[in-house]
Amino acid sequence: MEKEEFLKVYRHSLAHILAKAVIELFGKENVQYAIGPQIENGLYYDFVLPRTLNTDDYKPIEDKMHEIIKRREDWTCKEVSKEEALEIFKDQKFKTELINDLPEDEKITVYYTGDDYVDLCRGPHVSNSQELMSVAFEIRSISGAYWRGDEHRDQLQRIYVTAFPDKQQLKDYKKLMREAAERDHKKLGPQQELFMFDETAPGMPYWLPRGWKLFNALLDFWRGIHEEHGYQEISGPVLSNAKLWQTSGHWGHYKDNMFIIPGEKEDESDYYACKPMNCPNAILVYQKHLRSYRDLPFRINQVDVIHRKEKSGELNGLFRVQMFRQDDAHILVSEDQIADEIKDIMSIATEIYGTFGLTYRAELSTRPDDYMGDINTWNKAEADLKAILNEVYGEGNYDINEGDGAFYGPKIDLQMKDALGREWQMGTIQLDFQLPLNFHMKYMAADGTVKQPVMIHRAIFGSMERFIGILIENYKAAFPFWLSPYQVGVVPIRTEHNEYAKKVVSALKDAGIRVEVDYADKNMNEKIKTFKTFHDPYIVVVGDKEAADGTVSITVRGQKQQLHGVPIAKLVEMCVKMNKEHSQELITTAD
RNA sequence: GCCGAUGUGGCUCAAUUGGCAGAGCAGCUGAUUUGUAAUCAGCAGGUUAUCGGUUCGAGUCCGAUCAUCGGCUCCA
Repeated sequence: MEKEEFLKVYRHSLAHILAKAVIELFGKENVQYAIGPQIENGLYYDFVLPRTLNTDDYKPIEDKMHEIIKRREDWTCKEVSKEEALEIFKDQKFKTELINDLPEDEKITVYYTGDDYVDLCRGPHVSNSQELMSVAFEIRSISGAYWRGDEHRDQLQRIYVTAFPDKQQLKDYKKLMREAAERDHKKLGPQQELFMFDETAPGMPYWLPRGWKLFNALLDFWRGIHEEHGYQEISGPVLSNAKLWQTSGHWGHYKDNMFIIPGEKEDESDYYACKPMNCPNAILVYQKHLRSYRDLPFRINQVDVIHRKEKSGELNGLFRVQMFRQDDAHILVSEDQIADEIKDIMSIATEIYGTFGLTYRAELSTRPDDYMGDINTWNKAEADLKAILNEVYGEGNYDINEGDGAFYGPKIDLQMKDALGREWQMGTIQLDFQLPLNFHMKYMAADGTVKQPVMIHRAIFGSMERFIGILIENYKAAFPFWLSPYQVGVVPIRTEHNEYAKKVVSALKDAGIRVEVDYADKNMNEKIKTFKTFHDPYIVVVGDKEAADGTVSITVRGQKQQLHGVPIAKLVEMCVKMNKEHSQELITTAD
């Protein structure tokens, strides 16, 4: 059996053991058991129970599971008719619903573990509980979940179990989780003085001086690339009258997610709302003039603050906020320009992600049932996108989510993998046939007719905030030189070296290097310690020797050995080089 | 919004069955003048998230609210 297959079988089998344990602990008549699939790193099972579970329940359930496994019961699979299945699960509402939803011709199988526990299941499973003896598992958490993921249906209690083939692998996994917790941007961000939150503005980050330096370094990089690709940056109002959102359709479809400010009049026509998206700004700028086919592709980028009201409980550090900046762009193209434009966006994405050493995967989402517009336009657009994806990544090297596109057009999402192998949805490229229609956008075609452009919405980072959150975790707050809030920390050994230190600082500043210095009358070790806790890539120490021969001593982050006797000009040269090349690695020699 | 948990100086954490809110780091003041991760001494800092209740007495018990965390749903 393949390793993956094996994992599937025993994790899924363990889910049955979990259900059996819960049933034995609470009594069969008191438990409604729903579904229990295997997931990455383990499994879960959903229940309705007579009381709420808490952490004190972990141990008894785990013990019971071990006890059941030790019984070495046989697992038997039985094919049954629909009637038989309904009879077996007559007291189980979720199982009954599942059975009733099965297609008429579907083979129904049930699995018995011992004589008393039976579950509706396709299998496959172990043939005897004995096979699970060496499996290492533990309850990870208990949380709420909805039956079939629908918030209007039964609320269930979900028990998550982490499970691996042996103790060592479980241990390794837990170590990885601990490491992930250490990298948590919610902890590192405030600690490193990058950002903070205040309860008066939930989900709306304050960027602190250090964080804002990083933010701007990232933005400068992004702006440089977009300028080369022919984008023009704009900025628009945060607040606009409801009228704008009525035209765009947001008032109808997105109102619940908007922060709305009532006007003096009761009338909705006097209402204003914070923008949840930038698209209307770009559209109004486009419409300022009558556009010609010669203006296309018309590329507008902007990083304005946008606000989206989220339900409480959905916020999560920088990953899910209520105020953020998308690295947004809107491009108006003619239909025959779509393919080339998407390819250009892909090349931007590759360039940007590559700078961070991040690999990514593309996902195409196609026409949903409630699509709008002309089906021929849809078909052509989807065919175009597929052709591009085939060309760029090769057939089969990207995923397709059928019917998952927006109602206004198909989209490509870009998923990134970070240092710990976790995936994040970041970039998105969406075709939009709807907004140009709502706003009556047009351009003069070469043949003298008036045509409607297609709109492309796209973002590479997704949101600056979320992306920086990922960067913090990816780099554990020890950023590449070009991104570091402060790039060089200067330490004069004694106050009498402050004069010389000033020379070093101004040489670096003149070259555009972000430098901090501690002139205070205190132990040099304290100064070094502070800069080290902030992960400054270079710490430069100057004392008698350096002042005498016009050099510095550099401590490179992560290196034990210092670089002594480096001329100031050489230090500047090294720093400038790393900035210019956006290098991932620090230069560790002055040769 | 739903299920569960958490909330004590700027930070990390103490405070026995309900019985005087403490410490380290950071900060400030002074001394020390230092060659690669914490020099020494002193001082100051809290309406225990907020509001209400029980009690002779609440950080501790009860209720509500707010915020945060782990999930569900949603999403960049």
